[in-house]
Amino acid sequence: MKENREITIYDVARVLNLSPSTVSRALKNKPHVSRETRNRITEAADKMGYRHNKFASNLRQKKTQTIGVVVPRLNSYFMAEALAGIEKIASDNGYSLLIAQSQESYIKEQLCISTLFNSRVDGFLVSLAYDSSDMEHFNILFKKNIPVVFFDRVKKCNNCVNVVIDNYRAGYEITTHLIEQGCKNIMHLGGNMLRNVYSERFCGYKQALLDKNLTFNNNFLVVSDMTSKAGSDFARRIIRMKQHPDAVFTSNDTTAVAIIAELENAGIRIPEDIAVAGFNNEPVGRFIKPNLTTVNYPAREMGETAVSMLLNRLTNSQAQHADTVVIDHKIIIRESSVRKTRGSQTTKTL
Amino acid sequence: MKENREITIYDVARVLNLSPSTVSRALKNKPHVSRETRNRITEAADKMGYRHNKFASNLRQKKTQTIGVVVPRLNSYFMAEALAGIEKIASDNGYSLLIAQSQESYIKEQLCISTLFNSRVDGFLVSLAYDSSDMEHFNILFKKNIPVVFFDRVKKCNNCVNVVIDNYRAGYEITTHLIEQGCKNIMHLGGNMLRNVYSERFCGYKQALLDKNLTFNNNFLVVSDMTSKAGSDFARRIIRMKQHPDAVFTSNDTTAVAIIAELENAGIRIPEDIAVAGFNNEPVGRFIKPNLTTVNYPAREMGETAVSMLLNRLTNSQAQHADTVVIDHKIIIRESSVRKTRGSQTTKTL
DNA sequence: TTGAAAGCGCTAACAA
DNA sequence: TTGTTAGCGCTTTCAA
Repeated sequence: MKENREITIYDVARVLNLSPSTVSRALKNKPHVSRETRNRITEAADKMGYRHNKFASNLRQKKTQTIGVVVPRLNSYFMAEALAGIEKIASDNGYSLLIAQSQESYIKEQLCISTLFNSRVDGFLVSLAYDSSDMEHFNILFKKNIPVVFFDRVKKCNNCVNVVIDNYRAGYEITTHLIEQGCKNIMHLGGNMLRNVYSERFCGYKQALLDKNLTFNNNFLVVSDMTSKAGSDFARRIIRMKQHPDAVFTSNDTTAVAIIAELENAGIRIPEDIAVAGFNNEPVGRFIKPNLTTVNYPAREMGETAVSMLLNRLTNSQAQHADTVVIDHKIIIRESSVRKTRGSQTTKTL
Repeated sequence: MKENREITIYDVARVLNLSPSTVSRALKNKPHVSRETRNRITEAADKMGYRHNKFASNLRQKKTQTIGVVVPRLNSYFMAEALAGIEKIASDNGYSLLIAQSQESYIKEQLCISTLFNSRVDGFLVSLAYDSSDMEHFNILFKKNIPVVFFDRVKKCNNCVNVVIDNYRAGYEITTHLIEQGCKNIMHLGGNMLRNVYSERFCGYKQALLDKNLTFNNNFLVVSDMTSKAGSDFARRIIRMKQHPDAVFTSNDTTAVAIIAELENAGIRIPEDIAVAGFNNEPVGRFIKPNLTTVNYPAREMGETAVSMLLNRLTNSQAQHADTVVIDHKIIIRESSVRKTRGSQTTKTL
């Protein structure tokens, strides 16, 4: 079957003895077209199988009504939720989404940015890759004044908006909670400290220790890639320790769940021997035993906020814009961190 | 800050005293440009901040190097995995992804299709909405000979490819497993029977019962929207029953997990009182207690296969194409369905 | 190897 | 209210 030639507004115009401009106006619901002509046009267009050509239109208008989204990975609970929110709001506002994943790689991230840049997306929504060290690949965007909103994994930079939660406070609060449960040797599993989410959670954790007059020991911090495997490895490392910690705060739930499974496997009781707290509030935390103490990370809301900020900037470029939006978080205390016998357990030798 | 005018190949050409065509050829790595000119051009383009204009190019070539993806929801484990696979392969092959979600609604699905159609995507990857009843909205695509590959939630139609697992067999096998564990009254929680995934799993389940000379009772089937809440509701319904079933086979893990939680909450033991089997092999199933028996649903692989089929068709439109690709599934037997005392338990009154 | 020129389909400024 | 016209930036055919 041959692809038949596409119908254009010229074809419609010719059939109706009108000019292309009138047809364009009618089809775009612009004013200055009589009701009758408009009806004739839409009807004929329909009948003839006309379809709008977005490229020609984009080319002409130098706008694409498209947002470029660059994220480290598509397959995480957080990102799936955030994207769902982003897509909803974008499409409600007549925007399409071009989505690319950097696969946690700086190099790939540069590539994604440049591809979407060439695709002339109107604006960018970005969560940084695991190891993105500098921001130079964004300069082409800044130079052309293309708005960029970062969310989740952000970095401050000129004239772009960050959407985050207060990771520092969240880390501080959840660590304080562990301390209040009587824990004194609290280890932390984190990710690359280049990333705000990991470094701030860590700083909050550390400060909480200091504020309660607990010493922070460098051995308490383990940096990993925060995969399920990293969680298991971390747990095995604990199991091998002569003196194991009495609590663990880890920067995501994926690792938290793996840690719990591995520790219990080794006969360590949670939370009696080791209390565990995660981060993100993924659904799995509600279903495992013991239920996981964690921090609610409003994924969908962050996505929605980020895209709203972007749209606002796109449609209303004069307006004053906040440079950082902080969304509320919430500590969710469940079984995995609540000591039945308060304050009685401390360090213990396996 | 004003947006400065974009640099075009004309600008580059003027500066170098060349013609736009030569510049175009050089930038696109086409033949018939001397090495020296090519170098001069790429260098100048770089220096001048030239960026390729995809629209102009698309307009001219009538190709977009873009794939349209229409899925019911972005925020599910399955879809996140599938999309990750799709994006990877697409971008490796120089294709971009325009992604839209139908939000499980037929109406919205029609809208998505038509928007992406106007965006002139080269081909479509589609998983159908929960309640999509007919396929008429795809006719515009078929008419223009735009290739469509369905995955997961599919429907047979002319000249388009389906990527699935053998849902019937999977349902059959897992039900047989439950029967072999001594279960005789097996209830099924399913989704809209318009969707292949739900109807086929159900049919497999039913046939397994019949083949083992167990009667299928209409009350055994409950149709729901397969959310976590639907799982809880279903469990509560069981709890209220005079004579509760001795097993449950449900068509996804989200509901399975909710069912287990709710049943255990009511003092029902899993699997001793009621065995539970889910579908999809989501990570949560490995971490809950008891571990969840389920069917491995190769999400990423399905996505990868679907996009590969599409790319193959896009680049090689003459070739013969399979109309259905069936990916291997696997029953994963875990604690939630394994009776310690084989065959001894049957129906039981609460 | 390079250039000239037409045209992809649409929109917007201006004219009628 | 409708029409004329130019041009968005690129690619490609044909000619040099």
